[in-house]
Amino acid sequence: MRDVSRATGLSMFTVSRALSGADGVSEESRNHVLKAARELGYIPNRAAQELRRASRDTVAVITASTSNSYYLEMMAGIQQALRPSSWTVVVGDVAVDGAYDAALEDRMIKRLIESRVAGVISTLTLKPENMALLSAWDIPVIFVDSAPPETAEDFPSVTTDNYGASLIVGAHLATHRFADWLLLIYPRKWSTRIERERGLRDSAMAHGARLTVIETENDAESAEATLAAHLDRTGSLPDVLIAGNNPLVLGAMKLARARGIAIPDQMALVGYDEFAWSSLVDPPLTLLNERSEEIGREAALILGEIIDAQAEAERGGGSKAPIYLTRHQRQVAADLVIRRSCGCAPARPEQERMREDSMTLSEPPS
Amino acid sequence: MRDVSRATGLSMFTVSRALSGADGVSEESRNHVLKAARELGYIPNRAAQELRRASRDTVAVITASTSNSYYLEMMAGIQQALRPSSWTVVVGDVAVDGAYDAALEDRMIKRLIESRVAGVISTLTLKPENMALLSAWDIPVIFVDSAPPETAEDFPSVTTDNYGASLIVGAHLATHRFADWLLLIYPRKWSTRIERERGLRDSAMAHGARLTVIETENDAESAEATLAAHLDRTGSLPDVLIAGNNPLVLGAMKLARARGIAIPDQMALVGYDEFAWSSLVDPPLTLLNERSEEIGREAALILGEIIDAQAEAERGGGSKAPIYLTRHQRQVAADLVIRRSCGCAPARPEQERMREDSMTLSEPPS
DNA sequence: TAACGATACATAATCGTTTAGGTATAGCCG
DNA sequence: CGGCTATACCTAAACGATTATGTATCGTTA
Repeated sequence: MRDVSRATGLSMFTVSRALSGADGVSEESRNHVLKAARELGYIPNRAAQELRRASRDTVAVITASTSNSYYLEMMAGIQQALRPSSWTVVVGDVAVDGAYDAALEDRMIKRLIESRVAGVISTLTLKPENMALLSAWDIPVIFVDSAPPETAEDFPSVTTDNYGASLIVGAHLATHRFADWLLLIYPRKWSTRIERERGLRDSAMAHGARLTVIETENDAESAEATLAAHLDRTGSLPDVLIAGNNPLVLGAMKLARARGIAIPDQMALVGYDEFAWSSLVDPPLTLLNERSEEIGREAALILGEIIDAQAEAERGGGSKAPIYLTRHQRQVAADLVIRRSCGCAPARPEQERMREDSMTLSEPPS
Repeated sequence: MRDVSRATGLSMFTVSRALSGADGVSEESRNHVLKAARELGYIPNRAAQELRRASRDTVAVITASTSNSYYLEMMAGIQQALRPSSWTVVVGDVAVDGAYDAALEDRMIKRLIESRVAGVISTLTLKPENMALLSAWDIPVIFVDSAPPETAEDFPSVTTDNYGASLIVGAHLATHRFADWLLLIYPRKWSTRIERERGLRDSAMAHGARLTVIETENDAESAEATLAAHLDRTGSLPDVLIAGNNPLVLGAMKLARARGIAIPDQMALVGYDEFAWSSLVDPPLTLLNERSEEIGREAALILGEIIDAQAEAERGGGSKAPIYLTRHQRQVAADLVIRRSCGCAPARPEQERMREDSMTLSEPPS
């Protein structure tokens, strides 16, 4: 910037004002400055800007499952909501080789505080000590598709109503008169596990079915291996396998293919998380569809609101701590997309029709 | 930091040294400082650090196709190579709603220069003016799975040998005695297009087949629509459809499903880019597999090398411009994974076997 | 025409670190 | 004991922007 200042013969003050578009600068000088800046190829140094201004204009997304396709949709929703307001989004992946890594979470949180991010969107329940750190630095956090940790239950979150969703899944299984359900599910670290499992459990109870739950690491290879071991142990197939998310469905399908298990004839399959290829797989998959993009968008909007309120309060001399309201906790509707893998025959040959027939679980709270 | 300094009664100098692990500080003071820092919850301000040090420790990945699954693998490769050396990786997506956006590319490049990133890994050919900008700021760039722009042909790159790969695809098509080939491909903006098309063209010529090329935007919806329009126009099916990448295969499959076109009986299908579900789709897909993870890893290593050499040269008082060597341009082998969609029957029932049978196109240069 | 306010610009402090250059102390050697 | 070196530490100047405060000029108005 000094170069621009020298080139124009104007002070740094004037240059800064001219470039940032603030007033207190004549049109003439501004044009002069802009021209010189362009010719010199001047681009401001962000580190210096950030250091001086208190203004933080970066929000971070923490995730451990970039391989899970719902993540891409969610990011799209977040970007969509944030792009217009010139926020910068950074993604922090706390998985190494596909598996969540606690040490990496710690590193990532430190890193984000170092960067003095304006806010955090987390796709997984963070460790209590990291929540404490973020709170100490007055950095607002919102959870998407995951619950706040127990030590911070009033934190904002946007989730699917996973309990209700599982009830719907269960109700559909009941129409098929399946008696023996097997739930293949990821660890509690991903908090949707709790509600998904509880809903199925209650549902199985209500419909007089038997539910078995087996836990696997959150990736396709582990899922395949875990399921294989389980089937070997029991020596029989359940009526229906419910796979807790996308990678787990993949693992289950691979095993079925490898062992020649016919789906849905020998064992039905229901999964969670819609994805691009789901209708082209053999057989087309019946899935509970989380509206990931909507969840991402909602979360980004709420976070923006909280950050703005925080900035407002601080300007007014108040506390810097973010303020969380009950309306910052939302649940988003989910649809059951019925295809072939549950044993249903398609009503009509085309795929598109079927989505219209899908059931809407609940309306988002107004 | 001032707080830590006050708390310990030591100067900022000593605190800084103690925290960064540099020497010139006694063990006693260091422990004292570390303890105080921990108690006060001190976390350094990155903006200030970056401002003061010249050291840039962030590399950026520019992409326009996060929905393309090869991207995830590539990122995994990059992370793998960079994680140990404490680099920070940021991802810049220059697509809005799935489609490349030129204005966004400009914004992104500005943004990266503002942040004074140490280097750039780009998955697409950048605009010449943006290349000029990056060069002016002495920021090294490496292209992955895409060519440097014509104005900067000596820039480093790691790509698949797409020409040779297409020859292999063509040779396989010839074994099926297909005479009428249709290539569905994305715009030239993604530079792999050129070589993939050229290879198929030469191959068709050599085998006496007829190649038709139709261009579509780089997403599944456009692909489906473009292909539909083409088929309506010609009123007949080609012997084989070659879809230029993953989203295009998806679009093609959807259209085939919607119109009841039997694959491979009525029309064979060959795609590019392996992905998790490819063997479970109906029919299992014959694909040219780019080794995306390897490409990402190679690129990250080369970029690291260039940045280190650059830092070295600068310390030695030399020029700050990055130095590109011929060995910084590499090509990585690709495999043709043969499944059912091309018309082949599987040699054995299992899937895993088949990958072992896949053909290796070429060895990476030593 | 003196007083006042608005405008356009300048000076210099500031953000939170790192680091060049300096000083005080102690140990060692001849 | 004087001189030399090494160690541990300090002071203060950067880094590159923003911005609080100050000042000169000019037009307006009582």
